[in-house]
Amino acid sequence: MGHSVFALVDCNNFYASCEKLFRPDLRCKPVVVLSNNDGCVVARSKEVKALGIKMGVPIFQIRDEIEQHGIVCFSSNYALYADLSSRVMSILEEEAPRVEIYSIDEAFMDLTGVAHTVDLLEFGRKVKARVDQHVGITVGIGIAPTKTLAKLANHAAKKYPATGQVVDLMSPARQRRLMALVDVGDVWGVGRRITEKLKARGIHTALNLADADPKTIRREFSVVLERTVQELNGISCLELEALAPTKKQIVCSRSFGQRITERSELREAVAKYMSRAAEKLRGEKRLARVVQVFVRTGVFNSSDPHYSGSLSVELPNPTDDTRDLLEAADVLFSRIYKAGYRYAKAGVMLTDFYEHGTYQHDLFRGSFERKQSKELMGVLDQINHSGLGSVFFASQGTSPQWAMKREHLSPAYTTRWEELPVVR
DNA sequence: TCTGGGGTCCTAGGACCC
DNA sequence: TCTGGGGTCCTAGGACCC
Repeated sequence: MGHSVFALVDCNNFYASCEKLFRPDLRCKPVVVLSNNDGCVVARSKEVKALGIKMGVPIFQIRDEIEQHGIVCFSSNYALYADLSSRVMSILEEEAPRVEIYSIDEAFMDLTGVAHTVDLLEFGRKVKARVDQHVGITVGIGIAPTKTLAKLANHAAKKYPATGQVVDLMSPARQRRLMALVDVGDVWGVGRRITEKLKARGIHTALNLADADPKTIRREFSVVLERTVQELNGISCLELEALAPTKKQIVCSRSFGQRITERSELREAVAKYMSRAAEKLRGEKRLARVVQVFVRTGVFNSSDPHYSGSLSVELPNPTDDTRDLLEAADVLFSRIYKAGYRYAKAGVMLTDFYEHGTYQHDLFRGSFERKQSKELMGVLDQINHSGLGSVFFASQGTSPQWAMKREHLSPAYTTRWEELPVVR
């Protein structure tokens, strides 16, 4: 309590930087990474940001800019990003006793214990240099007494090159000076809607928000925003969570490469997502009791008739067996499917999780657990993770027409032997 | 023609109970 | 016509994050 110190480490333009890492020829070239199906821009190199291309824009809207500026496009290569991320994170874990991996490209470090033994700015510079040297990814670092202020410090580290991308924001006077320059919408936890409401009340900067009355904010907004106000004032409300909390839900959903009109194809897609969700569930070492399936048409094209169907079911007993889950998903699917629509997306969700061995089986229905379920699922996961091949259920189909579009995929430089980069 | 995916937390309102 | 007070649990929806 009292004197926490957090560092927020954030990789610059992470996905775009990962792609550039293995393509030195692209060093100063504009690069974007696209979402699944090559739909929207999800990461931009600094050259692309400078061109004013916004995050999340559909690729078809910027065809001209791509052509004109020679922007290089990549499909998302998640395996590559995850691998480089874990390399960055292991370095951070060597440098601090406790690290919270907040997302694929961000982590909070707990510097509470070391703060009085080292110079924080120097410490930050050292961490940055180590990541740069060992992984080749550039990071920005913000250091402050609360997570929200550390985020703000990180924001400043990126915005002002003179900082060398490391900012120590422990001093309250510096906090106030910076907050006066930051738009309230750039504060962590303040999204578009709340920004609008705040500005209507005359709160325009982070400093305005810090100086607002917490009780009023709670009444007119929420306890969440009240916490933000406290955090901006150096009162730490958000703890560092070094142990990843177990998931409460698992979602697998995808937009299709092309619209689906065939029932059998849509059914295969649902089965495929269900199998993936079951794998994730076993990875979490949990059993799920509630299964949900949804299908829907596109939401952007208004000329096609819209339909969105979703249904969930509570299983008699929690399970992690792909066969049980597929069975449930199929029943739900047949109840929500309607012929005659052009489907754009489908997905499944698992919720209501239990640990193995803690669930009290229904006395009257008894335990229907399949024989050797654990063994079969174990072998299934093992084969699929070995890289030797893949085993799956027939209901998923073998040559989906609905597979994702990934026309600009980079090689798996770090995760497949055949695709290792070669230095000549 | 073409617009991502996967999470969390909070709140309001309804159902139900005593 | 007028019709209490308090609690729990669940769900849907909204807001946010990366």
